[in-house]
Amino acid sequence: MYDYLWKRMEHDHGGLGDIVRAGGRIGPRNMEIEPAVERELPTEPVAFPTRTENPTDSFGLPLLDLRDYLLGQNTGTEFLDGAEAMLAPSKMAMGSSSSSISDPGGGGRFILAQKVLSGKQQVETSCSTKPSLPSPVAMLQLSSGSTAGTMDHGDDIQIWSPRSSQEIKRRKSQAKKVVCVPAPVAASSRPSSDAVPSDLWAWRKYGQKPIKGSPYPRGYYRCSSSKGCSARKQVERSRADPNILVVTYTSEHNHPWPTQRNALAGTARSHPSKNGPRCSSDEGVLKPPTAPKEEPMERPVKHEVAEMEKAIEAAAEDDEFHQSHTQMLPEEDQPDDFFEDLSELETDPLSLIFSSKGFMEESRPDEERANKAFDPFSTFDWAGSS
DNA sequence: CGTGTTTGACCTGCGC
DNA sequence: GCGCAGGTCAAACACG
Repeated sequence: MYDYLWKRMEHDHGGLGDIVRAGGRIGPRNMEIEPAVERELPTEPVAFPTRTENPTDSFGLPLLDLRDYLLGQNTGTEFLDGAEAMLAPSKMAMGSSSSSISDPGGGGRFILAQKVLSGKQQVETSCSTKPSLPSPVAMLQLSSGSTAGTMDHGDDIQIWSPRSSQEIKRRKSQAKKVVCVPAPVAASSRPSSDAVPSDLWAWRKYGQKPIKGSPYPRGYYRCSSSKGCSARKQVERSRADPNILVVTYTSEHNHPWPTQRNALAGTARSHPSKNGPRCSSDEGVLKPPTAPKEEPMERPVKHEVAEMEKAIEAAAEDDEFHQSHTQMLPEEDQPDDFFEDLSELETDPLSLIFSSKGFMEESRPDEERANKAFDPFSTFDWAGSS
């Protein structure tokens, strides 16, 4: 398994930062999509290649296939390349009225909807899952090309190609990947704090703007793993569900997996609110102005990985999970230099894969416990417990 | 010292 | 041309 993961990471390392983890509840079962979805309905559905038809088109998202590999079931990840994904018209009303997306009929499928506002290509995604769905990820990409994809979702989602070459051109200039993840649950030690889910890259916040029509500001981040990297992401809370963060990735990382030690420097802030008198505003990145200040996101470090492993092991009541994860992280195969390897990697991508446990536990009645124990965000303690 | 966040100012694209 | 909104810059400051 490790070899498999590693090969995938080596193969796709340029895009590993695009792995988006999510833990705990993604959203309500039936998500109310905001009204005023204004766009022209496509005329012709485009045949959507299955994963097997286009197995390499994962855009650096090894977890997509990995999850299938682990769970042996259809992935809950929507990954689209060069086209829009939306629920089929029969399942999602388009137009000015609000649409309610419901369980498409079982099978543990992941439900995703997006709306594309006309003109500026603003994309808003919403997502929800069935409670039994183990998938931690919802992803949508808008990028170049007319049709492509690695989605396999039968009738629930169809893809339409851009209507004109102009549209294609416009989209090429603005490749984006829109990901929605559940808002991290703040660590119990800081009940008032909030956190932005981190991925495997180091991000530096360079701006924040209030968004018209949304009570939540949008945070702007750029990759700080490597100088000159043009990768950026925007993080904002979904208007439809404040518990969901909408992360929009733009540009690609032009460097491999971050390995520099200094990538962690300055990240372990325990009390960012102590930032001098300039911090007069309590407006956090993803909170409305009245909300408490947000804690900075933080990348997992050694001891956090260890804590996560403990949490996973302690709560591995699910035999399936236990088998799969003990297979992936056998105790006897973790010598002391295991974390030395981790330090070289800065962040072990595997640890993030394990974090999906939170979703695998999601269907359990003791949801809160599952969230606390396995929620990657709380487990990692993104807000910085160190 | 090198990293991070915060935040006001500035830039840019778009609609009117 | 003007105004608006979104995106970016950069100075100030905090943290380890």
